[in-house]
Amino acid sequence: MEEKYDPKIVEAKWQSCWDKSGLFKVSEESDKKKYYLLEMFPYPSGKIHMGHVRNYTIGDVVARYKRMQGFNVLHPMGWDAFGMPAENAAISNKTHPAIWTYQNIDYMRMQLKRMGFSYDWDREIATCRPEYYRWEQWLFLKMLERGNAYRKESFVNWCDSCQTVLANEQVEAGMCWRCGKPVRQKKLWQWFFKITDYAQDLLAHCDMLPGWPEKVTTMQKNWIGKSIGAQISFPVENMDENIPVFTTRQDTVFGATFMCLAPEHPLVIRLSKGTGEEKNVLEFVERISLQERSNRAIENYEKEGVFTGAWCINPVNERRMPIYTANFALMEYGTGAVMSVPAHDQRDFDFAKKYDMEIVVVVKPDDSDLDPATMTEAYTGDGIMINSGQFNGIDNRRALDDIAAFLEEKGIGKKTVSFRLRDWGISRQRYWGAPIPVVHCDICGIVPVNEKDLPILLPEDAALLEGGQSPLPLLDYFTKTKCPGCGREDARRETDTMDTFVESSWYFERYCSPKFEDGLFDKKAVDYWMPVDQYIGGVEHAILHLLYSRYFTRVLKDLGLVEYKEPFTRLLTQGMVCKETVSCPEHGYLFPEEAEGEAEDRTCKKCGKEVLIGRVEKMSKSKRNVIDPNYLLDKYGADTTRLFCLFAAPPERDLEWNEQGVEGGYRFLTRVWRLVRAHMDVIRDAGSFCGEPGQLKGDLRELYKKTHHTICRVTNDIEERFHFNTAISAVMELVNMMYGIELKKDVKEEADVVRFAIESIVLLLSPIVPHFSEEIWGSLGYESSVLLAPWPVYRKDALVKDDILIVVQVNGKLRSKFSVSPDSGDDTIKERALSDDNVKKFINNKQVKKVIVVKRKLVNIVT
RNA sequence: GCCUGGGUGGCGGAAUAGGUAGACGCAAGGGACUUAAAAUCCCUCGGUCCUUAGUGGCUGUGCGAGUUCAAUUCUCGCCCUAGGCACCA
Repeated sequence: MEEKYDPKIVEAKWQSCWDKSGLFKVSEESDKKKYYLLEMFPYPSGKIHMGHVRNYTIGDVVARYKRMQGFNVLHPMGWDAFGMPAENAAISNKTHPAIWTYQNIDYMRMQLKRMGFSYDWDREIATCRPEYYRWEQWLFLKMLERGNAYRKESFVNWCDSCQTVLANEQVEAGMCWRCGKPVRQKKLWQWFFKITDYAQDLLAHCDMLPGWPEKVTTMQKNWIGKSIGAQISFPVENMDENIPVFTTRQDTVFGATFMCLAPEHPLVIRLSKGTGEEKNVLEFVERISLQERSNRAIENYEKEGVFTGAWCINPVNERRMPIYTANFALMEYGTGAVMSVPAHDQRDFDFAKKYDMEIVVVVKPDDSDLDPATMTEAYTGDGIMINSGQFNGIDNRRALDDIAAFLEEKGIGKKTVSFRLRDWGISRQRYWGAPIPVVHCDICGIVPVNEKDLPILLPEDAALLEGGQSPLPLLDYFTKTKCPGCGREDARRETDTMDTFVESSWYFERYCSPKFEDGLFDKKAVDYWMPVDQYIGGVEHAILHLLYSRYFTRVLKDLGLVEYKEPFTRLLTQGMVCKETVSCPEHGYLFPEEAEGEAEDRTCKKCGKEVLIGRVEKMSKSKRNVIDPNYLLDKYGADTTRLFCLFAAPPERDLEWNEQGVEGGYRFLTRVWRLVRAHMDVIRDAGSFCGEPGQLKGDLRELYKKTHHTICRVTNDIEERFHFNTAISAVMELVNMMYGIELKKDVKEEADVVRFAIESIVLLLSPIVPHFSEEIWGSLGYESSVLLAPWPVYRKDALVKDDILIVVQVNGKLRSKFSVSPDSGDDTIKERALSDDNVKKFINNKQVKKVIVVKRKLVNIVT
């Protein structure tokens, strides 16, 4: 142990030592209980950012802690390596996506190693490798076979000028990000996974995930969006056609006065044919389809529609209802048709007023009447039904089921459940993704590739095209193939690739047997490790990634490949890493190091102008409010970086980055370092004390008890709630106490007690600052890693206080305190409280009405 | 608009089966050491009041009510803020 703590030397030494000894490798062959700890794997974008540092630090602490607790811990890491940024980088720097990706992976792996994370690197996976995606393609074939995957026509964002499909994030306020021209909706045949088949099950199990934050399950529930209602058929006048609608308010069906169809509804054009409205309707549909997405971004989207010229009949009262097509009706939800009840729905009310349509009240409040002529807004509350035939006088809520039954009986409708969740569109008209393993044949249609022909390799030598469109359709050697069905030579391979969320929906299973060559995974390994005991990641994945993974797990279970339904037993969503933004009136956003000065008085290094300090926001490249982890590693080292990430805030909360806080963390480590060195001569050959506290006296006894108390606090803080900030505080308190104690060197147990305290500090800190702890552990004479040492255990008898502090209140206000021995009876404590001078002053000879004694804590005297 | 979190010193944050509000750290101020500085160590640190400077009084956890001997903690109503969803029929 050197005189001065030098993180550079210490960290390099232990990282190479861990690497050589293979300390972090694990296998299923173990007598210990398994624990699978997983952090969300990163996209290899170039270098790691503070969000990764925080996420992986939290995970590493838990992994190391669980190992010391005696678990066989699986803690893997890999790369979510397919995706668009690789293509963009390829276009702008003329490097191939594969080269760019693998270079990034190498660099980021090196960075993660510098952080000292305890990954079993033998299990590393990169989803862009054929060994990985071939099994994804295999699974796709199974899903196709089972009807989990299907093809349908659907809309994509399309830029006419770039001639390319755009992802949602490439559409900025309705315009193409590259050329700024308007984006329109284009219909393409695309692949989907039928996640809606599992909507009910996914929803129901949201309430069976006690280890998940309620916030996340709530978000998932809302996303799935179950509505219970009814489907009702409205016959079209003079036509052999029925329009089904979905409604949650079948109690208001007698008040439906018009109908609205989505502009994309297949009946719209047909209905308007020959009515004189046809031209109007065509124009409207065309205009809305162009506007669609761009206007969605704009608030207060104006509701509008046009009359189709056709009418339908309300099946419960034979009312003639005009059929409109309206921009607010969504083809993707329900049936794409809405029965409009203007009296009881605000949107329908506004629409009826705008187009002068009839309003019929069918639910009235208990204590007043409604007059359509004077209503200024829809009445959406509950009440008594009127104008509703045989249902008049019934409470509307209670009528819901009766009306559904009535509709069913009459053959015009039935009770139905509708979900907001839509099927998962997995087609991407992109290059850098896993090819979808099917072939198009003029004779056979869509034909799945033979299993033995997998993987369908993504050609890695394709040249990227300037506009961003996929080069795959242009590569004859890729697209031209023999039909697996009929053998014709002129079949064409599918050129869509899969959404990258597909890769991340099963990678956690692949980690269990990452090199397995005969299937997705080795079932034995998966049976042993899965499900993931603790998953950790950003809350931004609360819906899609987690929901898709839950869906995939259900598919795998139905395929008989796994035994569980839910992949992640416990979930921790860590908060964002934030920092204030700094902007210069001339140069815009600045990196923190581009401004000089302190706090509010900072100036731009380039032009000397005073800069504007903005609000604290999530670190992002675009706002430039980022701290480069490399800078921290160079200046303070990995341990200090880890310590600060954990100390500044509890994990689920946002963390505001502040360099002075980092200094404080570094100071603490040097403080511990010096403490150990100061005592080294005394404790080098001592044994760790483990006797009863009764054997000790005075300061030494206090220190011994405080050490046990600290072990207790740290263990609970980590085990029960992952509150590392308070765990670190507890150790700091112990360190502070040791600085305050003067050793006399005349008590024989002294060296042993001090050694026990120091060993405990090192063990408790070791998951947090592993290199630092290894170094001290070694200097205490241990030859094996601190990670292999058992987690310290506290003695219950050392937690018992020698005396307890009683606080005395008079009428609820604190007036005095005193210490008593823990075995004092309530009466003695009461006596003592009543005889206290300050207490007497406040009782002031008044009648004492009541004295409340809370055991071992407090006395409250009420006058 | 709807659904979730969250509002505590100058700052990050502690403390909730209701029982000493402000642990721990940062910043700030003072002191010790030093020729000096850095580093280190010690002390003070919510506001306010006092002819008694204390183990002192009053006040204080977004605002306003309520329950209770006692409320940061429970209930009701507001305000602010972050995130999610948003024409979902």
